[in-house]
Amino acid sequence: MTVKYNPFAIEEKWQATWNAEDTFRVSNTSGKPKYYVLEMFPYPSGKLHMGHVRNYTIGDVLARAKHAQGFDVLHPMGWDAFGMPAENAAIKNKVHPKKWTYANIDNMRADMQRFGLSYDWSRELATCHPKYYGQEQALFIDMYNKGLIYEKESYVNWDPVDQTVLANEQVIDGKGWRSGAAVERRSMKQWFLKITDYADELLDDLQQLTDWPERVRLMQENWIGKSEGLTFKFEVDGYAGGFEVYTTRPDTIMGVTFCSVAAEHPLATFVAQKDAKAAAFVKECLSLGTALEAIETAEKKGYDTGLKAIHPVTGEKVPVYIANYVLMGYGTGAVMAVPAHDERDFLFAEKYDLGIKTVIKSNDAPSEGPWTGSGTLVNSGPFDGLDNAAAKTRVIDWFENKELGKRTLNYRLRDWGVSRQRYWGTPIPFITCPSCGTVPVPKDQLPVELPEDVEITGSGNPLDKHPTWKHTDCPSCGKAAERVTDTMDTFVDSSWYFARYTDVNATEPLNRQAANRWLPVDQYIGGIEHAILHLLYARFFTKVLRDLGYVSVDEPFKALLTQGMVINNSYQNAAGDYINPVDVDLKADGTATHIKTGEALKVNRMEKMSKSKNNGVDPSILVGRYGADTLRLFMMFMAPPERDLEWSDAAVDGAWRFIGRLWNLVHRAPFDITAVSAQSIPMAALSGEAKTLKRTVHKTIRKVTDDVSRFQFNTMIAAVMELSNALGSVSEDADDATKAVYREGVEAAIRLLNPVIPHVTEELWESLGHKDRLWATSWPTFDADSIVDDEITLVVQMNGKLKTRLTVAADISQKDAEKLAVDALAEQLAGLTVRKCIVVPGRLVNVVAN
RNA sequence: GGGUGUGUAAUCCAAUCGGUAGAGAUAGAGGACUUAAAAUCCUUCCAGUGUGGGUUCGAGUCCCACCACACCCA
Repeated sequence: MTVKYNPFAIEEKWQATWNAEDTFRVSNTSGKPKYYVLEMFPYPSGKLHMGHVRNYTIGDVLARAKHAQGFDVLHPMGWDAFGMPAENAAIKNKVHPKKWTYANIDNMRADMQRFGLSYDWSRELATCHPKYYGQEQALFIDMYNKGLIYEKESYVNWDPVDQTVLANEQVIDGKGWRSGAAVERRSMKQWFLKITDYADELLDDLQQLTDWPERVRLMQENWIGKSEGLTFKFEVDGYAGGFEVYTTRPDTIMGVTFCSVAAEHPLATFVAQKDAKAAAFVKECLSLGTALEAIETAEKKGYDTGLKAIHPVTGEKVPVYIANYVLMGYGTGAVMAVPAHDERDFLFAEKYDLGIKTVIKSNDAPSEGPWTGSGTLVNSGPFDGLDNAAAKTRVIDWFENKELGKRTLNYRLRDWGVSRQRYWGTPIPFITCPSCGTVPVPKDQLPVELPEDVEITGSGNPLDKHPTWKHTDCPSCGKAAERVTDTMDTFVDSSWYFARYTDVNATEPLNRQAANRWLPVDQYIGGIEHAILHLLYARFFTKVLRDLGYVSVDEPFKALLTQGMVINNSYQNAAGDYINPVDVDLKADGTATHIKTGEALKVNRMEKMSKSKNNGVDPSILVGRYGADTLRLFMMFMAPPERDLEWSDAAVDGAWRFIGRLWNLVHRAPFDITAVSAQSIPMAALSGEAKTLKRTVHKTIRKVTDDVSRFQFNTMIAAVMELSNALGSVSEDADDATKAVYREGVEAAIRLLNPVIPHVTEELWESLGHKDRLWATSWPTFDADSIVDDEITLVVQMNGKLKTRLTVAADISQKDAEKLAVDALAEQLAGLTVRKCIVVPGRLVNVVAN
């Protein structure tokens, strides 16, 4: 038997078999315990990249291992298929978003299938399919009926040339990405989801998520940003009604030297009506767009309105500015400014030469600049001498007693604006009627389907421009009415897909029975970049689904694994062009040349594989060269899942070589392995080489089982490599017992690695003469008898320093161990007094002497 | 500026409860096989754990400070 390892034939054979035998289909009814493994579904960009492969391989190893361990495993895959790239492709290449998207899905599905991923493809879903988004619309109406959805005027980036709303990432340097026209902030009616109703629960339930990375929970906590503060009013001379402010630093109230309002604030509008300069400044602020990043990095600017606000405690009059850094959407759109104790206020005050009044004194405070730390109140009239933490409460109490203000819980989290003025998304299922107002589309008329005959030009809203689509009749009065032409944020689509997998054909949003059988997801796996928005929205939707009676769980994802990035060097030629790693010859000394031209290349540091750096390695090229198993093994072996993975061609070769060695353990065994009995021989009947080998086999099973449960796939593979090295030293003249243990060991290695390299292990299993499928066999177990050592190495230390090692019986008593150690150190202990001996059973003796 | 994480051999990584610093791999060196090379196999080399303190019989592991890098927030 000297068949050569040919991954391509083997992988094709088993993928076809799994397909034909419908191996990975899982039913919704079974007596076995359930386990739901989910990898974040991809946007169908058309090509699988290395990051995807890593993500899906981690999930697949887990899914296959859990299946072997006796679980009914739900392991689905689908497509986050709505979104801008399809429309951009339509503009650029005149291809319909639907056609483009489905072609991409077909490509990527084929790519995935070449990796042998154990998905139940009967549960595949695409968010752009009416079967999916129709149910999303039904859910949307449910939420509306529960009072969780409302319409509100809100600001958007408006491109005046293309007459279209732009996403923040489409605004480049304040200009539209396509037209180049200066973008304006414009108010429009938008749809919002009341996620803030769930802010407290979203915050509190983070406590339950003990199997989530701490940093993700922290990020969510900060994002929700719950704070306690004070809301109060400034009266203004010559402006009726004054304005409200919210502050988290009521302790600095006496340090207020001016106030600032947002450009959209009514006070700003009021001033701008009579003051042309103010109007111009407001316009300038609005031209910043809505991107937070742009607002925060822009130079802080203000305009003195000439109005004076009256300090509620001192009665002092302070100037009121319109400022570009105050946001209408946060708090009340107006802030009190305390330059002595706030970074931004300080810069602003310096620029416009405004007063700075220190009210908190600390020994640590620097002599220059604002002090934002803790300290004692000074110059604060009735509050002087208080510690600033205590002062917060006292100031709030003071305001409440005088009925001048109130204690307010504030959240950084805002309601979720879901309106998008574009084509390729889920249509918001509402109708606007001149007499009835906004009315939901009756559920029996769902889905509200996207029209196919649209022209995507990048100008205007395609649904709004469509000649007939929006014209319909009002479901309540029957008169002519118009459909809402907004579509939903694609984050809505990905906020409940994990629940839909449990029954993709349900005629309601969810099949309650199926959803409750499978949810929550036991292990969710994806990139850290979704740590905030996607995961928060999915948690929000789960709570809403619960309150609508669809599911009974509070949280969607029991455990979360955030995998690291796949990183690689990038290479540049003298002209500065990035050269793809496939065209680079990287030498052992770290220098690189272009394979075709021989030109020397600059080697840049390791960073995330990306289009812009052209440092991505195309997985399909690698599969074509080595097969899927090698690539899977490499990815699992090179780094633990949560760490970044450095690409290395040499290490891919190493993975290939190991599979070759494993192959040879069967096909070039020192004797005919198929002639050896597969019967396991008890430890007591073994001696010498066979006994030692059997111990290694069973210790490996124990270690691998433990490593898999900890997601330590790299050390799990190392353990099997160690076993394989041990098996490799068995010679052809071994006795029968050793031969039998050899076979036992080879089978263990194959079975333990099956989740990682499923094709080749299934093939080897068959080569060994097994008629069943390795997929259908259960996970190997170790027997306790077989891992007991006869002898151990006892480390002897003197005063904590290693002196010698002794080989002793494994069951040596503490007393005997101590005695042996002291005897072994006799020479060195001469003239010293032994103070004490510390014995760690089975490991070491430390003799303390002086 | 704040928070989180990482830092161990030439390189990627192990060391699970504070107890022998090395499991595994890559690269290098030497050898076997070969006319030769590739492939394969065997042997071998390589660190006191970012820096400085502390706790302890004993610290890669715990504590404090600092440095570098990464990510998140501002």
